[in-house]
Amino acid sequence: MDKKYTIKDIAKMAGVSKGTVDRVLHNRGKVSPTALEKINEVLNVIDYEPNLIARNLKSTKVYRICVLLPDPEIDSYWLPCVNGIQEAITEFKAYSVVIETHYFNPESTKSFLNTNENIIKQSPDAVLIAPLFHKETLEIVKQYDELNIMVNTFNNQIEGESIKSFVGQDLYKSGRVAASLMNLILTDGQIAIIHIDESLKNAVHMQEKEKGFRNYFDEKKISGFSLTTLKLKHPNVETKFLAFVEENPNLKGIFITTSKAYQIASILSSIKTRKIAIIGYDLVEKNVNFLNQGLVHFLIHQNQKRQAYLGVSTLVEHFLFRKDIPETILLPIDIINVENASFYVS
Amino acid sequence: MDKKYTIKDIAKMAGVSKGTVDRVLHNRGKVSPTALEKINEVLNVIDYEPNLIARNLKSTKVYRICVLLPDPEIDSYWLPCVNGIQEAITEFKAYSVVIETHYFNPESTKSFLNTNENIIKQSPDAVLIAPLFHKETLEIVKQYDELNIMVNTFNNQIEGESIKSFVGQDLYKSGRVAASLMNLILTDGQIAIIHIDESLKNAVHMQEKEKGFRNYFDEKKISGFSLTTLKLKHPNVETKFLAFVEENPNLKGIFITTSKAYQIASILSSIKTRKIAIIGYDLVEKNVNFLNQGLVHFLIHQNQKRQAYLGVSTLVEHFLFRKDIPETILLPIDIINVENASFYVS
DNA sequence: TTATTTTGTGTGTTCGAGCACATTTTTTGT
DNA sequence: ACAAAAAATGTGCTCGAACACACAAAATAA
Repeated sequence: MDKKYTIKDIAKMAGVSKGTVDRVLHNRGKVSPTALEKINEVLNVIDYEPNLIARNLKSTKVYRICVLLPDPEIDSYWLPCVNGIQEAITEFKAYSVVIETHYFNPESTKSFLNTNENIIKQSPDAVLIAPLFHKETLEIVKQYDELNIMVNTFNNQIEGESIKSFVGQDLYKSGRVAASLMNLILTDGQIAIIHIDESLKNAVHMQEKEKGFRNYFDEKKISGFSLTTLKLKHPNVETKFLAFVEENPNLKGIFITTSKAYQIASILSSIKTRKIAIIGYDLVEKNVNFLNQGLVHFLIHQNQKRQAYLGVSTLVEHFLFRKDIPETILLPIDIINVENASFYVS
Repeated sequence: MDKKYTIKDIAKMAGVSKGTVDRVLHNRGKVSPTALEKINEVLNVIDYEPNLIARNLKSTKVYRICVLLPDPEIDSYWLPCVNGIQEAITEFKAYSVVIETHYFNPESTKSFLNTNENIIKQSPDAVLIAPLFHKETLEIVKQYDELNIMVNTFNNQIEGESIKSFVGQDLYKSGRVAASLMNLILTDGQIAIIHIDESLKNAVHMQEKEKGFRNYFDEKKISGFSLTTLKLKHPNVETKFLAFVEENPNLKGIFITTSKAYQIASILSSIKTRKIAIIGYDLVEKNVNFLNQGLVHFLIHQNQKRQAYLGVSTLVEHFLFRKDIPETILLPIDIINVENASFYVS
């Protein structure tokens, strides 16, 4: 039978007191060889699993976890993360965990560093960081390491041996997925890879996607396509893009590496004469609207909500239930079109 | 501050004993209006959340949950479910829950009923059923209702007011998703909708998918396509299918409504002269192999593992944490091609 | 041999909710 | 007015792990 054994059971079986069993289990010394052997004998026979409930009941320690991400009011890309964090808060509200969210300005490394200082003042047990700035992240992680504060990262992967865990997506592969879909929609023609981002802070982010996208076409040796990269920045997006479309009459497809596909779709909707396929990222409302209108063909779902949720929950479960924190959690690259979109928006 | 209040705290604040507070919280009567008001006043001010850990520690009741599904040795479609159930067992092994799996022969209604009898003998607190047989399911659910045993269903949706909760996918919509992908691969020609199933027990299942698939083409008024339905049964699959391909030179695409796409792909791989697109269901190993070879274009992921996991975990969380059981959980219809498949196979 | 560490072992309390039971207060009946 | 019943309230124990502390049994020193 799958009876649950308690420390008391073990003590009785070994003919010692529960205190001695406890000392053996946590090897905090002061146990005679005789007692040790007797207890180990019992432990070898039965399958002891400590009751996590009782363990957590006793400990009065309140674990504090801080999440650091860009202010969703500045970049709405991060809005789903807030929901994911909220979900984790709700799930663990019954336990002695406090989860705090801190925002920084994604345009400012200074804001990033300042917010980190504030977090350190809270002396949390762990932090979950969206590491937008490479160099600054490595610096700050070193600080956390020295203070013995556990660090988890999400959204974009930062190289560095001090970074021990990450939740996110394989961006290179997501570029390849986009390419495979584009190759299905089109048979030939010019394809533009467009990076739209006011702050080019997540350049690596977008480059990885482009690499994957280009690599797919290179590897397959598919002829008939020509790929062009286009970088658009805030005030001139429309004028520059319209000029580009004008200059390239053979443009048949567009791959947008950020969540701003709706900007391009909106501009294109005014040019009824051209039929251009669009593939973008993220199920933000405006993107889904254009998906429903048929102007955007596919969206790749980055599932930020789940990223944030998993980032927090792995930390919480580490403290509460002593679970290991996985080195990398790669979320699937969800392919979204107008038919299945409704199941992903939450 | 976000201090966690205990019953004792409330008692002190309201000037009563913890017993009285307990009676108010669980409204088990015998409380004077005066005390009730005092306690409610306190409860309105503070935000009391009972400590689930302490609650579960006390209760010695062991909840028993039985899962009923077809024997995966007979139909390997169900293998991922076993993993999903195993995942739930691991997650909840620290709690006083026992999760038992029972198999039935999917070809035999008698086996289905017999296994249910066995489950009833175990007098579980809840069951999760894969309700393959419509009529028999309704009967058995009535029995469970009378015995006050909670019932949850997964995989295929059964109509009936006694069925209170379901975890699965919208099959009609998944047919539409398949159609939209087919419409992307092909521009015209004949498309076959193939049902392969030794036992035609899940006919409704497959019909829903076909309906969705056909509806997509009907609704869009796309000309140039002709749809044909083909039913193939075990010993004659190859001969009948080959004859069909022979007779229909314009056949360009095949939609297989079961997880047996690999059977068709395998037969087609011998006919090198014909280029026919295949869309099927489920990430079984053989299907993924043909996906990698480029013979299968898309697979729709039904995510049986997660279906089973969620089916069990909602029940467990209902008992342990008093969470509500959602009426229907519709999992997203994941679109899989060769580029993103690796992220979904577990 | 007796005093004094050192080492080993057992006992008892804590955590918070839940519930049985004891005790007090109020109400009802005569 | 007083007993008896009913209602209201408080007390105390339980669950299992963790750990402090008390105590006992050897080991060493004087």
